[in-house]
Amino acid sequence: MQVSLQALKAFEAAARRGSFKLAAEELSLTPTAVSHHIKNLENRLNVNLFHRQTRQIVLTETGRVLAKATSDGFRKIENALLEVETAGRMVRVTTTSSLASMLLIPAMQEFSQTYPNIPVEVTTGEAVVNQPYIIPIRYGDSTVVAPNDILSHEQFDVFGASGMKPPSWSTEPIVLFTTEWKNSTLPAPPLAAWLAANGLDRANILFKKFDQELFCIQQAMSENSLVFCSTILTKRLLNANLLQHFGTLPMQSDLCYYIPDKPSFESRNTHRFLNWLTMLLRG
Amino acid sequence: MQVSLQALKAFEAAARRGSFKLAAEELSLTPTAVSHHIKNLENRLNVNLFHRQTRQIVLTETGRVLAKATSDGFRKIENALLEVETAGRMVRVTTTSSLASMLLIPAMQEFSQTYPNIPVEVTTGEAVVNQPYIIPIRYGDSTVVAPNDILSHEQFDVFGASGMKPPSWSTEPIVLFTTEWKNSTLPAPPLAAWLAANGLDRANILFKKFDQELFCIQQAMSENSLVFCSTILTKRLLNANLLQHFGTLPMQSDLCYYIPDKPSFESRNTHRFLNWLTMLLRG
DNA sequence: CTAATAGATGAGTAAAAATCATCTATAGAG
DNA sequence: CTCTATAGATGATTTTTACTCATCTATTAG
Repeated sequence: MQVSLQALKAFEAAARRGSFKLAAEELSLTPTAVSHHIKNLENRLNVNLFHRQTRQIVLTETGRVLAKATSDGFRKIENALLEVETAGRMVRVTTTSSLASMLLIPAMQEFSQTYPNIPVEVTTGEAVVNQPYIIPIRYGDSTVVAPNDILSHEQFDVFGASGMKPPSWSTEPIVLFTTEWKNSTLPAPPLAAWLAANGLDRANILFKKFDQELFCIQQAMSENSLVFCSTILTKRLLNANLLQHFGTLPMQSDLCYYIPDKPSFESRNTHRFLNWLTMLLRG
Repeated sequence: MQVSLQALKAFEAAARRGSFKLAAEELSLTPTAVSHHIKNLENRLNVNLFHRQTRQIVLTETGRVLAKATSDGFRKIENALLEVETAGRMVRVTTTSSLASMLLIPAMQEFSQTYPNIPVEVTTGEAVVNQPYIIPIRYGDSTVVAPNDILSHEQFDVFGASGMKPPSWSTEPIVLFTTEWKNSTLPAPPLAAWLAANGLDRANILFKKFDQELFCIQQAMSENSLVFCSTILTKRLLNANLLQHFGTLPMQSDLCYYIPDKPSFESRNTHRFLNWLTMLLRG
């Protein structure tokens, strides 16, 4: 079919607006351009698409048929373009409340300084999961997740509220906050391995549990006690001297942050974000 | 959206064919042009649409979304274009078997000589009625039909087989074929009015009836007798000396040929055909 | 009767799309 | 393991298309 798509676009607008002038405005063209386009179209198709009345145009039957199809067709294409364009422009990410509040949201201003033109939307909670183009950063079992999907493997260690004196692991009873996931398929934090690696006994440790690391950390800070949690979450609090580390050995875990079907996120801004995020989690 | 429709067309073809080369062939372009288009598109949308592997391209997730929408959208538009284009190129007409066989089909070669590039399809019978873009030439009541839809008002008269001697209306019994429509809403041929206008008496006329004028004419010719029918149908037979006229006065009827919603047929070839047809019926 | 408006038309210009020549990477043939 | 053929990428150039400007027409509103 040797008809120009631009001409069809002009026709579609003119049909919809009922005026070459308005169509021209909509398309940022002169009415002359629209007039030419529609004349070409009519000559190519050998059919009149509009009845020309003075200062107004009225679709012919045939014009109406074509207008319906072009309107529907272009709308379909434009909706997809809008979707893809939004996906290409914005980065939308959802993750656990712990990662979001302890690391991602606080670090976002650094990302925005590097890429001021990439809008990022961070959400937590289940509601947004599986919406298209939203990047889910999940916390999971690295032995189960596809290697390409993994952002970082997590280490665990013990941290204490700032100002508390180093714990005497053997002499007095110690309170330690640890996490017990609601989701039982998730590997447990490597507490036993960490104790063994640091030559410690669980005998005089009082364990207190929450189902989110975030709460453990917050509680330890407010009760001036200790927390066993993944090292990445404490990074900023350590830097800010709101938490301290007592020289214990960190323990590698089976837990990791990952993005399901990570290679399927194709937007360039998403790539930039994920590169930055990987550095953030690993570095 | 500042993306070129041509680029989308190229993308659509490339996505569908899975190759820039094949897309280029399909669009009568060079692969270079397709490559440029898709690069532009990807840059504008800020998203990769294809994974480039050696000598082959694979749609990304996002590419797949866009490919679906563009394919559907362009297909919709192209189907309508094809329909409109066919309607603009061909003239398709359906009418009564009498008009078709006695006048329209025999006259078609004259039309085709004048307009050798306009293909015309003439059909009769109910099957094709109301298909889109088929022009129905109907025979109906001129007092009911919209004036703009009327092609010609019909006169009726008596004609005889060639070679028969002029009838002696009063002395001997005469056989006259007349039409009695199956469709009772149609005005009857103005037989009584014609008899009155010609000062004749129906007493010694033997009326034989068919439901189509075509059969009346054929029967009169084969039985060497008379037929009372619309004048337009006999025009060609008179010219060919296969029928003769005995100087009787024609009688105007309420019957007319018309096209329902005639102004809605907008194709230029249809206009040419209808102008010609109107001359044919009236002249 | 005049001014203003929507559109039509033809000529000239600007912008886009297409090509050409040249490269790259690699799969398959020998 | 080289050599050739192939799909695509890239940059410069040309061709084609789309757009605008100036001018015109036919009406309608004032």
